[in-house]
Amino acid sequence: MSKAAQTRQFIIEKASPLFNIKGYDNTSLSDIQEATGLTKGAIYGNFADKNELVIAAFEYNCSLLRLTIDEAIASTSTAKEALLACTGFYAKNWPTVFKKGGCPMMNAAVEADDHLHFMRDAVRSSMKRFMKKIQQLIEKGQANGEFKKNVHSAEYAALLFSILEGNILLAKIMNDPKYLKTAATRISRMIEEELST
Amino acid sequence: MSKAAQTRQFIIEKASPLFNIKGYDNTSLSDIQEATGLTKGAIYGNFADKNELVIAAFEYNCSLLRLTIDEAIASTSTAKEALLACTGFYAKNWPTVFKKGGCPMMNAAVEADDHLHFMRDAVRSSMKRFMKKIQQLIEKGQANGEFKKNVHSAEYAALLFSILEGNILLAKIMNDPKYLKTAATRISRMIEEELST
DNA sequence: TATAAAATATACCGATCGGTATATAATTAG
DNA sequence: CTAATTATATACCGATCGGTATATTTTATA
Repeated sequence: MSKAAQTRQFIIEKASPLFNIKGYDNTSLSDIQEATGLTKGAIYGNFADKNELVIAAFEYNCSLLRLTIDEAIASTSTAKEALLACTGFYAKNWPTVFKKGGCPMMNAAVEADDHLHFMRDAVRSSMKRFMKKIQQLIEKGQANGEFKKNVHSAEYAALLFSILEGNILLAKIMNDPKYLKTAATRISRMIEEELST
Repeated sequence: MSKAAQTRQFIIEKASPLFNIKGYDNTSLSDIQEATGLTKGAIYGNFADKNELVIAAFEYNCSLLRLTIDEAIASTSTAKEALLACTGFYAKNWPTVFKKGGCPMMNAAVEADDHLHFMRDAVRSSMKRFMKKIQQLIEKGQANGEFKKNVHSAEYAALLFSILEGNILLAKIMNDPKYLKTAATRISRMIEEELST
């Protein structure tokens, strides 16, 4: 990796938590200078403008989330366990996630809708990818006989995702993880009663 | 109402949709000047600072929402109908709500968590008030025998609220109301299978 | 090790932000 | 109708924003 590529990655890694905590718009170039110890020269030498860095940081935040969830899934054997690991991730890791600013997709979605329209597509893609992962876990269970086959996997994945996101919103603003426990309990129940054969 | 009080109200009414659509931080004083046709003199003569206007506008946005939902509830007779009217509001009025920037509580919550910390308490209060309304509808049904008494009304209200919010998030960023239909269907089912006697 | 090239730092730019002091206009009270 | 008061407009302020041109340093090459 070239020096520039290293610096680029370094900037992304230092800036991405800032963006998720303070907001993408509200995080300024000077914030990033402070967090990286670099100057504008280094930043603008590696990114055309702030928007490019915003997108890169958002993608990085999402990739970190995926990585952690994939790890949790990897240590499961059944589709049901995998689905629970995926949907229970936030409840289980709340203190960490909370400190890091919550769900990057939700945070970015609100800003993208408000005024950072250039990142809309990126947010949509990440959300779709996340839901697709849930969907595939459902379909895996349907294929191996764990889950009922009459459930619309994509629709059901979206439903689970939205329950998760809604409770993250509540848990974060109220600073109370009890909402995530409610979500986890609800999703467990849905898997048990509606999905499992 | 004095002239100043009229102007104050006028500013709130003109600024509040801007705040909900563009974001509270991203909406500038000059945006508000343009929307009201007034100058800074009139604005700062009626509000100590932008934060005070932000709070007032947020409260106004929430009060408008409550008003519309209360109307929908008023034309129902049973607790079940009222609950459906309340939770189905977004699905039913999506085009309007979407054009007005979506759910004011969610929008404000993300900004309050990010950097507009001064509006956190206001957002929390509004959310609690909204959930309380749902809770009371559940309790009304429990009192008159429509609903089972073994359901924890407050917890269940929070769950319904979070399902709603999660799907609003999805519907808005994806620009697709199908998610709200899913939410409405799901909530109907929950009322039917878990609440109704 | 000298030199070309790449990477980073520095100093600056115009635009816009929220906010304020003051002048002007509109309203109200005597 | 006039004077006092209230309400609004105007002109300005310092701070900060994202961004850029250029100088300097670091890195890689010969």
